[in-house]
Amino acid sequence: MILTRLTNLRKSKRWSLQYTADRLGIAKSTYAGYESGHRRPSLEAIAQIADLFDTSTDYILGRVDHQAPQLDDDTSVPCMELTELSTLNLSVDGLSLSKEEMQQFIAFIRAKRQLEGKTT
Amino acid sequence: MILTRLTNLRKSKRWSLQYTADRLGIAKSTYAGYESGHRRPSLEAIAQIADLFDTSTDYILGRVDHQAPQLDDDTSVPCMELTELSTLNLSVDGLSLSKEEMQQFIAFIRAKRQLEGKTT
DNA sequence: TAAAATGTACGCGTATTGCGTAAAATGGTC
DNA sequence: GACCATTTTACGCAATACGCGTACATTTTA
Repeated sequence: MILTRLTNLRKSKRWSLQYTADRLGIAKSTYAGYESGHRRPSLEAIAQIADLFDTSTDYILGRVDHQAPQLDDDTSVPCMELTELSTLNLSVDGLSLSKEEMQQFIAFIRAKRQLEGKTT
Repeated sequence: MILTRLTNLRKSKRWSLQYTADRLGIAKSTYAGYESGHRRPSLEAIAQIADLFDTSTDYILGRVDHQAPQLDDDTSVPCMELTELSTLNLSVDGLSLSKEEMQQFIAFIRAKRQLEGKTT
């Protein structure tokens, strides 16, 4: 478990040990023990902590390096609406697509569908 | 912790309790205790188990539903190579793109880039 | 059927947790 | 600088439960 991450998660929300412990339903000294490394949370505790801080147990444990939790969809089969995506990084032949290319593509698809609708 | 997932992960590899425990460096009865629910692994243990089974601690704990681990990139900003994706579900105006449309788009981008390369 | 292996359950010694309590440190106000 | 409230850190103890060995049940292989 990476102690600094635990502390940073809490401090990024400007929460005190007391408040955090209250939210978790444990004693202040208990949660303080987690951050200091004197105590280690149980599996349930670390899951609750991950929930509270909107991150993953893997991040707290140091198994991944980004704070965002897994989203439980769109991982195996990505599913997204291109027109609603503000930032994304799609690439063709290793070269990422620019916003202009994305808009051109969207226009391309719309035009193509309109043609098909008329001819069919 | 979801016990069935632990058992399924092991059985999907056709490993025995003994072999799995050996790989983890713990006693057979200890690992068996995890699967039966009589014992709960430590944080280090569950991280090692996640490594061994190529999954995430969040999956074992039941915090996410897919087995694949996080990849440490492509989470906040989706990043994928269109030509390498066999199955994906991109949509425009709510209508998902067919494979033909994807291929047309890839061809479209390639042609456009070739033109730009010549004119520029 | 016998033998080997796999899976399940129990008891015990010990490590470690979680809590209360209290001391140290930080931060804001005059 | 002095004062006080809040926050953070550290200690000691009772109780939990972890990990292991061991033994028993079950399944598989020859």
